[in-house]
Amino acid sequence: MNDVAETKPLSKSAMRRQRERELRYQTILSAAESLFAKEGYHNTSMERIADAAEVSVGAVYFYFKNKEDLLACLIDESGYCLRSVLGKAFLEATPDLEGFKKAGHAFFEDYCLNHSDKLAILFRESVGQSKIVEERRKNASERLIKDVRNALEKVCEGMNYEFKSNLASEIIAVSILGIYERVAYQYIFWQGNTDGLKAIGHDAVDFLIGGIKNLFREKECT
Amino acid sequence: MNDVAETKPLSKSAMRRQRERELRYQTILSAAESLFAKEGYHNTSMERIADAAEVSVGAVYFYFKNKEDLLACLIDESGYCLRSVLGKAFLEATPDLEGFKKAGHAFFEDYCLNHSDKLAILFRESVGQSKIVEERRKNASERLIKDVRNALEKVCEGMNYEFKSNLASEIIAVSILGIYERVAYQYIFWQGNTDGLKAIGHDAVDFLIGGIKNLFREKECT
Amino acid sequence: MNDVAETKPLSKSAMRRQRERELRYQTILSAAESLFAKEGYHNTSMERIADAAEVSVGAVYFYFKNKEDLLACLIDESGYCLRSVLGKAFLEATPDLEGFKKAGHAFFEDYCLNHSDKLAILFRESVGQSKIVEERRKNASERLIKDVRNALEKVCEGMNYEFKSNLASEIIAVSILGIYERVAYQYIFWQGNTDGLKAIGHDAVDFLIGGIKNLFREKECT
Amino acid sequence: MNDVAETKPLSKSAMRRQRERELRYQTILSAAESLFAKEGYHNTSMERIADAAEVSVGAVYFYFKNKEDLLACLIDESGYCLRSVLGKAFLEATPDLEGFKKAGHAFFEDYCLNHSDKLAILFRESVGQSKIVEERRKNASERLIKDVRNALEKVCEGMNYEFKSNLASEIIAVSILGIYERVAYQYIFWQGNTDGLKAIGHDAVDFLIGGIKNLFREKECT
DNA sequence: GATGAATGAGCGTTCATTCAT
DNA sequence: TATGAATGAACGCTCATTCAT
Repeated sequence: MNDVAETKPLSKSAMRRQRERELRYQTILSAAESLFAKEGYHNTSMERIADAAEVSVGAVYFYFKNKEDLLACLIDESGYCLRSVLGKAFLEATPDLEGFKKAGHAFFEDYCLNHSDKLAILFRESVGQSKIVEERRKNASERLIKDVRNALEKVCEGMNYEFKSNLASEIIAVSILGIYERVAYQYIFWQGNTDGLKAIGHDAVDFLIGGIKNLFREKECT
Repeated sequence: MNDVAETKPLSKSAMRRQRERELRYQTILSAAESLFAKEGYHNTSMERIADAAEVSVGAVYFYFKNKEDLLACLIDESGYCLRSVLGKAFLEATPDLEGFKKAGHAFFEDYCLNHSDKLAILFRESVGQSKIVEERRKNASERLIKDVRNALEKVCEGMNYEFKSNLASEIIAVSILGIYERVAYQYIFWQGNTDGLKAIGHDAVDFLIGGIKNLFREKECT
Repeated sequence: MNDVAETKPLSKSAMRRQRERELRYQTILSAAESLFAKEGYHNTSMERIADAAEVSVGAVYFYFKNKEDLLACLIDESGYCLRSVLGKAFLEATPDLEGFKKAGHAFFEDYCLNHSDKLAILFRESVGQSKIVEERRKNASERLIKDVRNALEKVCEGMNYEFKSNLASEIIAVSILGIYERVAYQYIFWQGNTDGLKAIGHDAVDFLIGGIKNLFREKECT
Repeated sequence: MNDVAETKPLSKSAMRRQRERELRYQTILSAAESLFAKEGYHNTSMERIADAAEVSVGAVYFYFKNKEDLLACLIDESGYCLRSVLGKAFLEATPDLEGFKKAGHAFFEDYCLNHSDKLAILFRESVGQSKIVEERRKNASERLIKDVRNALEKVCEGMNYEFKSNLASEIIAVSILGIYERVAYQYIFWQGNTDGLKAIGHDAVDFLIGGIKNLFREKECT
C-alpha cells in the first residue's frame, strides 16, 4: 500500500488487471444500486445482483464482504455524490444565501432527477436495516451536515451575522437535509411527480431560506 | 340486526369476551411495536412477538393477517397518535403562528420522548418495506399534511396573509414534517440525545417558523 | 342403543331435535362434498366447511370425528349412490347383458352428470390420502364389485354360460369399474366434455360388453 | 455458441461436474419417488427427501423448483417409463391384436412388478393434487392414448378392419388404460397380490381384447 | 349442543454465505 | 481470481384439533 513503491513496477498486464478489477467492482456496485433502488434491498438476492452484473455469486463476495457491505458502499457513494452536487453549487455561488438557493435547486433538479437510484438508496433502502448500515448513514449525514455548516459559517462571516444559538448551525443543517429528504420522498417516491419538481423545489428553497434567516441575527459590535 | 334491540342485551359473558378480544389485540400490537422499535422489523420474528405477548403464533395470525399487516396497523396507530399530539397543540393556541410553535414543541417534547417506539415505527422501521406498507405511510403522511395545511389556512385568514404560490401550503407542511422527522432521527436515533431535545426543538421550531413566514405575504387589497 | 326400547317414548321435542340433528349432519356433509369436489380435499379447511354449512368449527367436530372422517363418510355416500344408480339399472333390465348396457349408460348419463361432486370425491379427491381413507375406498369398491359379480352370475345362469376362469367374474367387475372411472376422469375432469358423454358412454359400453363376452363361454354339457 | 466447436472442448472437470449434477438430480428424484410411493406425497416433507438423498434441503431446491415440481417430474418419468414398456411390447409383436396382448402382459408383469413406485406415483400419489400436477397427468395420459391409438390404427390396416365409430379408437385407448389402472390398483395397492398378477393379467387382457374387437368391424368394400 | 378463540407442531421455502475446484 | 453448487438455519404461515364458556 506504499504508493511510491507500488507505482513504478506495475507491469502492463498488472495494470490491465487493476483496471478490470475496478471495472468489475463498479459493475457489481451499479447492478446492486439499480436493483436495491428498484426492487428494494430485501427483495434483492445476491444471486440476482450477480446475474445483473454478469458475474458469479462468488465474485460478488470477492469484491464485497457481504450484502450489508454492498449497501454500506452504496451509501458512501450516494452520500459522496450528493456532497459533490451540493458542493459544486456552493462553489459557484456568492458567499451569501445564494449558495443555499443554488444548492437547493441542485438537489431537486440535479440529484433527484439524475441520481434517483442514489436518492432511493440514501433515503429509503438504507433506512433501519442494521446497526452497521445505520452507522454509515449517520456518517454520511454528518459529512453533509459539516459541509452545510461550513457554508453557513462563510455566510455568517461574509454578511456579518451570527447564529442565535450554539446549536443553530447544526439545527439548520439538519433541517435543510430534512426538507430535502422529505420533499423528495413525497414527490419522487410517492407521487412520481418529476415534472413539477422545479416549482416544488423553488418553494422548498424559499422555505429553508426563511428558516436560515430566522436563526441568524446581526453580529453585535464589541 | 336491529341495532337498538341488539345493543342492549349483549350478555355479560359476551361483553367480557369482547373486552378480552380487544385486550389481546392491543397486547399483541404493543409487543410488536416494542420489538419492531427495539430490534428492528426484520430482526423480529412472529414467534418472538407471540412470546412477548404471551400468546401462541396462531393467535397473532388470528388477530392480524400477517406480519406486514401488523406493521401497517402500527403505522396507522403511530400516525394517529402524532396527529393527536399535534392537533391538541393547535387547539390550545391562538390562531397565529403560535400554533406551529406549540405543535413543534409538542412533537419534540411529547411525541419524541413519550412515544419513541411509535416514532421509530413511523420514521425508521416502516421505511422502504413493501408496496403496502409504503402506501400506509403515504396515507398517514397525507393526513398529517392535511392537518397542517388546515392550520395554515386558519393562520392565513386570521392574519390576513396569503401564500406566495399555489404549492406553498403543501410544501410548508411537507417541509415541517421533514424537519420533525430528520431532527428526531438525528438526535434520538443517532445521538440518543434526549436531554437536549428541548433546546434542539426550540431552534428547529424557530427555523420552521422562519420558513413559513417566507412563504407568506400580506394579502393585496382589492 | 336398543331400538325397541328407544322407539316408543320419543317425545315431540326429542323428535324435532333428532330431525334437526340429521339436517345439520347432512348440511355439513353437503358443504364438505361440494368444497372437496370443487377446491380439493387439501385446499379445503375445516373452517371453510363450517362457514359454508353456516355452523361453527366446533359443530363440525361434534358431528364428525375429524376431517378424514368427513371424507370417509362422503366416500360411503358416493359409493352408495353409485350402487343405487347401477342397481336400479340392473333391476329394470332383462337378465342378459342388457343390464350391463343399462348400467353403463346410467353411470355416464346419470351418475357422471347429476352427481359429479360424488364422482370427484370417489375417483379424485379420496385417492391416496391415508390408510383409513384408502380402506374405505377399498370397501366401497368391494361392494360395487360384489354387485357387479352378482349381476354377472345371473347372466350366466340365464344364458347358460360359464366363466372362462375362476378369476374371470372379479376381473370383469374390476375392469368395468376401471373403464367407468377412467372414461369419466378423461372426459369430465380433464375435458369437461359433458355434452358428448352419451356418445362416449355408448362406445365405452360396447367395449365392456365385448370384454365380458370374451370371458364367457357356453357351459359344457355334463 | 457454435455447437460443433463448443461440444468438444468441454474440459474434463466440466464433464465430471456435469455428470455429478445429473447424478444428484437422479438421486434426489429417486429418493422422492420412493418416499412418495411408500409414505404418500403429503406425508413426505422436503427435509425427509433431502435426508434420504443425503443432500441438504437447499440442494433439493437447487434442482427442483418446489415440491410440486418434484412430483411433476416424477409423473413425466413414470409416464415415459410406461410408454417404453408398452412400446417395446408392441414392437416385438405381429401387427394384429397380439401387440395388445403383449402390451397388457408387459404392463402387469413388468411395469407393475418392477416399477411399482412409478405405478404408485402415476395412479395414486399424483391424483387430485393441484392444477399443475393434474395437467401433467393429463399430458402423460394423452401421450399414452396416442401411442395406443397408433397401435390400433396399424391393427386396423393390417387386418382390414375399421372402427365402428369416430370415437372408438380413443375410447378403446382410454378404456384399456382404465383397466390397467384399476386392476393394478385393486391387486397391487389394495391386495398386495403380486404372485397372482400373471393370472389376473391374463384375464384382464382377454377382457380388453374382447372390448377392442367389439368396436371393430370389417371394412366395407367400396 | 354450540361456539370460536387459542394452540403449536409442522411445513415449504428462501437466501446469505462458504469452499472445493 | 472466478465459479456455482451446496449448505442449513431461520422464517412466515397454515390449519386440524381442542376446550372453556
